[in-house]
Amino acid sequence: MVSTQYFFAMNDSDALAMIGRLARIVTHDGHAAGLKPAQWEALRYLARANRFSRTPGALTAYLGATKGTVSQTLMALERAGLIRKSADPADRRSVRLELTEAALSLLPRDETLRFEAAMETMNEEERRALRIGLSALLSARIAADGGRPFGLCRECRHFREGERGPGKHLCGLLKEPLSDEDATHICVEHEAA
Amino acid sequence: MVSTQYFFAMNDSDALAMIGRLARIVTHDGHAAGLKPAQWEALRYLARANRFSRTPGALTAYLGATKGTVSQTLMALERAGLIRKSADPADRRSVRLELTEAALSLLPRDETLRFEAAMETMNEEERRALRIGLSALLSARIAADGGRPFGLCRECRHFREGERGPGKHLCGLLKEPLSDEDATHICVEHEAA
DNA sequence: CAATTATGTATCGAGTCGATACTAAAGGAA
DNA sequence: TTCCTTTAGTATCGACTCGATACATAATTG
Repeated sequence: MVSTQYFFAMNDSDALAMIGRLARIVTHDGHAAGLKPAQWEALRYLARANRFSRTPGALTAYLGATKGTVSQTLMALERAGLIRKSADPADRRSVRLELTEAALSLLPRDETLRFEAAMETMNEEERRALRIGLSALLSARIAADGGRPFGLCRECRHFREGERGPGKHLCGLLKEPLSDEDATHICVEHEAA
Repeated sequence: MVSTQYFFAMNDSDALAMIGRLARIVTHDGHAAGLKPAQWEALRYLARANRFSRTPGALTAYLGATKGTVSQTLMALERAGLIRKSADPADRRSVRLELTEAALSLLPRDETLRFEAAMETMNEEERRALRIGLSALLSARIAADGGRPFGLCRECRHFREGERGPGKHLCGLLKEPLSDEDATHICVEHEAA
C-alpha cells in the first residue's frame, strides 16, 4: 500500500494536524454544484435524519451552530428549491423540513463522496482502524461538549423493538410508532442504551 | 470505555458521516479568541511549517484554497498583528511570513486542542487506530486530488541526513542546509521517499 | 529579448456565522 | 384563566470567507 507512506502520525499532535487538514478538505468539497459547505451539510443531514429530526432545531443541534445561522442556510436552500418547509400540525412553532426531488438528484454530486472512493483504496485493517478511531474520537469530543450523539434507534435506550408486531417498533420517549425504515435514520433524541 | 458506545460505524458511509461531523466541530472551534476558522488554520500551519514553506503560496497549497482567499486571510492576520510579512531577497515576487509574539502566545488558545484532551480519554488501541486510519485516509484522498503531502524531511526523498556534519543536513532539492530543527517542520516541497 | 509562467494583490457578490433583538406558540404555576 | 417562562424560529448587523476574475510584477524559458 502506498497510502501510509506519506504521513507518519507518531503522536496526538500529529493526529490533530491530520484532523485539521481533513476538515479543510471537507470544507473545500462543500463548494460543489454551486452550493456552500453549510448547505451541503444541511442536505446530508436531512437525507440521514428520521422524521422527528428533520427540523431547524435538530439541524442546529447537529451542526452546533446558532439558530440564526441555520435559519439563513435553510432560507437559501428553500430559495434554491432544494427543501420544502411545512408547519407541524402538533406544534405550530415548529417547522418540518423535507428534501425536494431536486435535492435528491443532487446528492450524488456531493464531493465528500470522494472520501468513500479514497476508502476503497485502503485495506480492510486501515478501514477498520478508521472507523474505530473516528468513532472513539467523536464520541469523546461530543460528550465533552455536551452535544447530542445523533445515533440510530438500534442503539438507543428509547427503542422498543417489535413492540407493535414484527417490523413495527416504538419510541419510548416520543411514544411514536417506528417502521424499520425509521429506525435506520439518525435521531436528534438518541440516547445511548 | 464509554467512548465507543455512541457510534457504531459499520461501513464506509457511516465513516463518511463521522468525517463530516468532525469537520463541523473543527470549523466551530475556529471561532475562538475572536479569530475565524481560516485564520486559525493559517496560524497553525505557520507554526508547523519550515522556513521554505512559510509563504502565501505554500499556505495556498496546504489549504487547497485560491490565492485570492489566502491573500485576504493573511491581510486580516497582519492587521491583527499576528503575522509579519517580509520580502524574500532571492525572489522578489515572494513574501516570507512569520508569526509574531502575539500569535505565539495565542496558540495555546486554539480550541482544536480540545481534540487532544479527547484523545487522552481514549485507550491506546483506539489512539493507534485513529492515527492509522486518518493517515491512510488523508494520504489516499490527497494523492487522488494531486495535492502535496506536506511531510517531514525524515521521510522525504530530498533529505540528505548529516551531509554537512552531525545535525547538519541538506535538502537535495533546494540545495539548502537544514538544521535538526528545520527537519522537524513540515515542508511544501516534501515528496515521499 | 519576447513570450510564458509564477507570486501575490484588488475587487465583487453570495454566503457564513456569532451576536443581539425580536415574534409567536407552548407549557406551567398561582 | 392569567401571568410567566421556555421553546422554535426569524430579522438584522458586521466582519469574514471564498471562488471568480482581473490585474501587476518578477522570474524563467525559448
